[in-house]
Amino acid sequence: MPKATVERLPLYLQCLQAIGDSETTVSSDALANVAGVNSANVRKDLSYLGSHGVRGVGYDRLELCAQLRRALGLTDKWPVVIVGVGNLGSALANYQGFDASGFNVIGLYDADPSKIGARVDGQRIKSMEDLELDIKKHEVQMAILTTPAGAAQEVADMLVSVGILSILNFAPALLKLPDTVKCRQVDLATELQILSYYQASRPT
Amino acid sequence: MPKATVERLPLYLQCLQAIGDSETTVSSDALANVAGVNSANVRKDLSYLGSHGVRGVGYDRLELCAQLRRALGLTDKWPVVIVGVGNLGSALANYQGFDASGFNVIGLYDADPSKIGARVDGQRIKSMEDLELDIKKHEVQMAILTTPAGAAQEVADMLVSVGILSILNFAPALLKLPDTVKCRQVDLATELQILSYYQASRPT
DNA sequence: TGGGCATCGTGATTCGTTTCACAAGCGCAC
DNA sequence: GTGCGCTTGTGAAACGAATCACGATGCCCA
Repeated sequence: MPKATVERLPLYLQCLQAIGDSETTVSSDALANVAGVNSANVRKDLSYLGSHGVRGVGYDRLELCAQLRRALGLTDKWPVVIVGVGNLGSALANYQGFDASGFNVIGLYDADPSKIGARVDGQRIKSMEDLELDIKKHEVQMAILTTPAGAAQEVADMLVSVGILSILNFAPALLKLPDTVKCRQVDLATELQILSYYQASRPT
Repeated sequence: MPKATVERLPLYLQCLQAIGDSETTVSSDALANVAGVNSANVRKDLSYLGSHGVRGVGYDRLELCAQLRRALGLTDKWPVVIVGVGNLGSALANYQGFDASGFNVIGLYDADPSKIGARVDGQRIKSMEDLELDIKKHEVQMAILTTPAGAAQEVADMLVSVGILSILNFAPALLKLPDTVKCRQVDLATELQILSYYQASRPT
């Protein structure tokens, strides 16, 4: 499946949920409008799912949701860990959408001894030693990294060494990882700078 | 300038800062290695800056930084507002990198009266009325949206109506905006779901 | 039961981006 | 000075993705 398609599937899922119960069926055109893409593009994307829409009618909303979830590997909940419970880590820990999205935060971890034991959204912050043990015990494969930039590489190395295979990195640092590990980078400064470019190059 | 190039410029800037003072000059190859892209790609990207590297030597590190900043429109600091001071908004308000990246948070705003007046990272949380006034007064063009999903569209409409032209949206909601307004979406669930796809489709 | 309408699925085309490959240019050493 | 090694800048080729265009197909209603 093309990379570009994979990156749109979550969008479709979100759009379908936004459309809600009112419609039992959705056309590629309707979905395209909500998602802001071309309808042929939607159809091509969905065709990778082996999805069978009905000509003249569209796609069954619920079935399409199910197919998207299946394609994205969201049939079971993925256990994830959050490493680094600063402001951002706390914010993510409080995020209520994990469950609905197919994930389950099994623990929060921090290197700072003074934070350990504190509670965030009902979960007790645990130590880095616990992190290693928990990852192995629960066979966790996905981690969210919200440490300071300086600590990110070191923590990432440790995560990889105990079996983590996917990292969502919020630390403003470029991680050097083995290419068996998939990483996605979310960077506030980068996003703002991209906006800045378009802002600056507006025809005034 | 190609979209793909624009989205890499901040990355180069970050890499150059990571390389630090040790080197006065950088080759496209060195930069490519750190950034994780092809060196021909780096050269082509930089050629859009009208940059003049020196054959046999490379690019002057500081000059290249300056050129990148100029191209990205980071010569002056952009004033930005943060709207919605929940966990995520607070986290962003505490982010120390704004200054270095070329931005200046001029205010934090929330619709919840009980939050108004509280301080986050030294800034007083202000009301939505103040938000409108401040945007007009300081001619703010960029906003960071960290409200709950339900309020995002309404707030965005207001922002647009008072002159905001770029929105960085962290709310898990798809904004309907006039196409004069540039928006970038950052969505935790989406990112995790993309990772989930690759995780699920690994050859076990 | 048949005709018309709506919509899908997909080959062909276009577009944008990445990569390759190499000539041109600069600097250093001898 | 002259030659050699390194690195840029860029045309050409390869690749991947978006869009177009249309045949195929199912549904609804007369």
